Amino acid sequence: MPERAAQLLRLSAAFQVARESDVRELAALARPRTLPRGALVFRQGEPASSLYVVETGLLRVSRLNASGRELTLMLGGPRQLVAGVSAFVQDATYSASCTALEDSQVLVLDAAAVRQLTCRSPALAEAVLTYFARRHADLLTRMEDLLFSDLNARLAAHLLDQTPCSDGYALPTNSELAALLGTVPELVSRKLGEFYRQRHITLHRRSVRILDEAALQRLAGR
Amino acid sequence: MPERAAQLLRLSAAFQVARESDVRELAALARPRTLPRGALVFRQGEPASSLYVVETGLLRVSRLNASGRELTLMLGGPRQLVAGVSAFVQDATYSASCTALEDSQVLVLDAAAVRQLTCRSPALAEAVLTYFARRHADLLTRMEDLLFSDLNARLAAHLLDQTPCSDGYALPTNSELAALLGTVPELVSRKLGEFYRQRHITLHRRSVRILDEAALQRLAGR
DNA sequence: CGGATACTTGATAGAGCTCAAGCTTGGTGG
DNA sequence: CCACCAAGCTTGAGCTCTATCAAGTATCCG
Repeated sequence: MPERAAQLLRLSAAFQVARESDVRELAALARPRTLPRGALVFRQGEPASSLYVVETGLLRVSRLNASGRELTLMLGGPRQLVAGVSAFVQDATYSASCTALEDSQVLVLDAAAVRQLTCRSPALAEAVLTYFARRHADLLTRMEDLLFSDLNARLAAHLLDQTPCSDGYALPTNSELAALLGTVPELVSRKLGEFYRQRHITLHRRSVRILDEAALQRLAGR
Repeated sequence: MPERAAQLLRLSAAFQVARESDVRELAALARPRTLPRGALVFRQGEPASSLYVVETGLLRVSRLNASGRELTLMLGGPRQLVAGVSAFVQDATYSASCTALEDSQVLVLDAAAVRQLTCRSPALAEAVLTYFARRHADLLTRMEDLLFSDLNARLAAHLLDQTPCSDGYALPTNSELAALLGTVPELVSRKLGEFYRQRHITLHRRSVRILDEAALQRLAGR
């Protein structure tokens, strides 16, 4: 079982280029945990004592704003590190909340121990620094997208990203989509309806198929 | 002169808790540079080969979006690290552009050398990781602010932040304010006018004084 | 079948953007 | 000292996009 943990860490987004000995030490810290769908993993404001590496399933990290709207910051699927950034500030609190969107298997690692280990190993430090820097750049892109492109563009981009080839893609609930796109469920419903009426997509029981990829690309501003 | 560089680095936001020997090594890498007001320091998309520590003056890091609007991501005053994040991704390009808002003195450090040094020294790595994590949290807060609070709130918050006591504060141009607040110059003008008419502030030749701090606090949602 | 949950849709309001015109201001050169 | 210019500021009008509220409808599950 520690071997399985090591294997996962070796492939994880944050630690992938670390030395083998570092991977083993990290694996020794890892505790597996099973999360049922809907489980609250941590809550914004709690002391950030652990970080998580997703093995299977899907976690959602989101921030709730004062007026009750939710913004999804990241979705963490297999191999993704969750709460990695918060865990690297001493005495930090989580800056967002996290719930399991599906039944998930995760590795839980103690934040302080990982921090120590990371600072001690040049290779590991480099991997984590690179990971942080990349996440930062991603966040900037996301921010710009949310601020400067309209909902048509964001939804179109999302659909294009989620639909690898022209297979159907099962939509999450409108609330979840809204949190991802930075809007409200009603608007998601309307926009999906418009796309359908304009023959850009087909919709059947929450499963989308793209009909006119070019049109979506245009809407997405690509 | 290297002593002055070391002194600055010792106090800088990113490296402040590093070991003295690390500081000396960083200082050895540092090259002073003078930037006239308005100078372009680097441009979004260029290979990120250097990072900057501000000694005196003020740098602005901003992103230009497709439709020509500008968003100021950070203002770097004395002791601030600029382009720190981009510099930590190998072969990265700058994710934003940087210009000097005032005549400035900066230290220029080679990104690759700093990266190497940082990964080698546990104390330095820890300092930088912590700095990155903090910046990440700040960025999240900023993002939420831009997404979820209205312009009144953002402008009120900005005025409160910029005016330490009830001294006057010299406004930058409306374009610069707009880039800071994520809007357009016309709206900055309108809102400032409204605040003035409602006796929240006085305005005299681009110098603001807060009259009704409580009202601004309320608008800012504090 | 009943109830909960989620989705859809209309009406309405409001914030923010754009365009365009006119106005200040500060600096420059005659 | 004044006229003039450029840059930046102000302001009105119109418009688009998004949010909100509310009512009605589908869907799922026990």
